[in-house]
Parts: sequence; C-alpha cells; structure tokens
Amino acid sequence: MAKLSFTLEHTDPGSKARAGTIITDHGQIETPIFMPVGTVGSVKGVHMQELKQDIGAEIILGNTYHLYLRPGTEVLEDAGGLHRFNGWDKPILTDSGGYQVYSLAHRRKIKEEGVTFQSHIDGSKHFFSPERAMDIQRSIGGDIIMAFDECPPYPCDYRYAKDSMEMTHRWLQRCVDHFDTTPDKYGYTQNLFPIVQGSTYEDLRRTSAETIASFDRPGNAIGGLSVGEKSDDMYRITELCCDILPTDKPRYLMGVGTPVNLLECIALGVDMFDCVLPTRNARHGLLYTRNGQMNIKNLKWKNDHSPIDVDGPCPTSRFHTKAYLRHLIHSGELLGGQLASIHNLAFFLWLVKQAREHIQVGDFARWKDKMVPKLQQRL
RNA sequence: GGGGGUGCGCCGCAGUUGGAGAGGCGGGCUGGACUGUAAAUCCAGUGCUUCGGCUGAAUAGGUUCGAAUCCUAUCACCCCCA
Repeated sequence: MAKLSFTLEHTDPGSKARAGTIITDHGQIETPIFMPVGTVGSVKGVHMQELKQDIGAEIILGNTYHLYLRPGTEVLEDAGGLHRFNGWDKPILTDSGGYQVYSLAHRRKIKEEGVTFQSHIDGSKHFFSPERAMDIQRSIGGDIIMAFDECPPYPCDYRYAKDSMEMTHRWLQRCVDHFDTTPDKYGYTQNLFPIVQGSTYEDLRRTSAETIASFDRPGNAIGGLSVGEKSDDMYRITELCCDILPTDKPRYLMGVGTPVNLLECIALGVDMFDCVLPTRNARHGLLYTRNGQMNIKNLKWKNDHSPIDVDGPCPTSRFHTKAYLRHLIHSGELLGGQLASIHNLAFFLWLVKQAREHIQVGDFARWKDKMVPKLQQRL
C-alpha cells in the first residue's frame, strides 16, 4: 500500500495540456479526468454498475459535511469505510466541507479555530476544525482527502480575500500536522491535497499557489473558482495557479465545470475536475452533447423519436429516444433523471477521454478550438 | 316530471353579504437558471394589445349612478323527491 503517484506521460505542443496516470491503492486514474460528484455517498440517480460500464467513471467524490451528518462516521467505520459502505471499489475523493462554508454561508460561523455549522437537516450545531475534518475524512476513507479551507464568496473584497486565504493556509498547516500524525484506518493509503485560494486577485493567488506547493503533498487543488466570476477570470486565475503548481503532481480544479470549461482548463494544465452540473442539470432536463446542449423538456422534442444521442458514447442514449426522455422528465419520473444523468456523465467522461487522446497524439489545441464552438451551441 | 343548488380565464380549489380583478393558492403548460449538491430545485410567463389601453365572471335580456353579486329566461352540471 503506497502513497498516490502521478506519472506525466504527454504534454500537448500547442497548449499546456497534459496526460498522465494517477495510481492509488484503489486503482489508477488516467488524466485528464472528470470525477462525478456523489455527495452523500451516491452519485444521484446513478448506480455503481452504470458508473463503471456506461459512464466509465474512474473516481467519484463524497462530501465530509454531508456524510458526517448522515449516516455519520460511526456507521461508516462500522462498514469498513465508504468503499465498503456504498460498493464503489475504485478511488474516492472526499471534499472537506470547505465548500459548505461557502454554500451554507447563512448557517455557519467562521472563527480561527474552525467553523460552526447549523445542520441543514435538523438545525443542530456542529463544529468543524481542520483537525475534525481530517478525522472525519479518515473515517470516511477517501483515497484523496481535501484540506479544510474557506471557499470565499464572489465578489470578495481584497482585504477579506487576503485574510481568508491566510487563514486557509494556517488551517492547512493544522490539517497536515494532524493528518500526518494519524494512521490510515482501513489498510490503504489516504492522500491529502491542499487547496489554493485568493479569490480573483493575482498576487494572492501567486502567494497561495507558492505556499500550497511548498507543502509538497501528492497533489494540489485550486479552489474558490466557479463561484460566479466570469469565465475569463476563472481561466486567468487557473492558468496563473497551474504555472506555479509543480508539474510532477496532479492539479485538481475544484467545482469546474461546463464542457467548455473543462477543455479550456485542460489547455491550461488542469488534470482533475469535478462538478455537479452533469447530474443536477440532467435532473432539470439539460443534456450535454458534442453538438451542444439541449433542454430536453422543450416542446420541440415532443415528437422526436430519434435516439437521445445516436452515435454518442452512452448505450442508454443510443437506445432511448428524446421524446421518451422528455416525457419521463415532464412526468416527474425518476427514470428521467436517471437516464439524463447517465447520459451527461457518459458525455463528460467521453469528453475528457477524447481530450486525453488528442493530447497523446499532440493535436489537442486544434481539436479543442474546433470543439468549443460546437459545445456552445443550443440545440 | 317536481324541488333545491352551482356556473369566471387551460384545469382544480378558495373567495367575492351592489362600489369589479384581468385577482389568490395549487396543478398543467411554455420558457429560463443551475459550476468542490440545503437543488427530482428555483425563477418567470400563461385573455387581447399599436403598451395607451381594451375585452371579461355560463348565454341573452333587465333593474341600478354602478352588476360577478339583484331579477327574468335559456343552457350545462350536481343533489333530493317521484
């Protein structure tokens, strides 16, 4: 059982895109990769066989805050960790709860020591510190676990962004100290990734990326983006961070993004992504395809009895029709959200795999420039 | 056949004791939003319009300064009795 390793295999001549392989104790991950989000230990509407077969997922996410509230660490420890609990035997990454500092802003209080959350389920109060976040993630048993950070809101004034970033750095030191002095619980190696913050301020991001890199962990993450800023800001900050973060470790851009975001950020040197868009938007009827996105609820699909994606990567989408999926989602049928989620995730995984192949061949930049306008179409 | 009741906008429900309302809630429908999941959620629109207004409370009359509200007839539906 060994620490996570990353092998950089190809770099694209026309961009900063990279292809590599991450090896964990639960198997390997070919990058660039998209990681489906399974907040409470379940990728909403999708079961594990579908994730593996139709979708080709290599790693999924879980969330510390949500899993801590339900089912709780006692159950997860009793099960032998999240992999045993939910039946996913490939790699798992857990987010630390740092995003909930942002998304549950009205239900939490931040102090230097940590954050007090009021549960969105029953209103009870819970204290998360860097040490607690490490302990809980140890209990959940993710192969990759995230440092406890503050994801600041956008827009965010300079003073707040700087103070927040500095606290995130102090919290990182506490995470590392605690993580390094606690054992792996389930016989395989867990790996802690730190997170760059600094909002959209270049000097803060530079400082943060340098600080994060200096901790020399097996991988590094960029957080605090895709919180409402313009795409150009997202790309500008992502590029700046990638240029500083070491080349011999995977770079994870947290919470991103749309298909176009993925390609643009791969071009800047990002290796790992996660986002709720493919599953959440699927449940809301928005489908992503290589020819653009479509709202399957729209009237124009009512009598379209052609496959959802006739020559796409997803068997489910080659079999079921647009009119049927429209009917299911209109009717509030669970199957509608399931089919759409499988479709979108299969597409996202296909897209990053295509990106990888084009990086390997060396024509990624050209391919990306051809793909982006197509992906931006509305069907 | 007799008696009683109820009729409004795509649908349902509420409400309206002569000073109306292009109105409430829910649903449907039509769009939109969603980025480390408080999200199978949320927002908007849903008579016509030249954006000033116009038409409208089953239908047709009537009373009244004024009617969705009162009266008459007709129609539809519901209930009770034969």
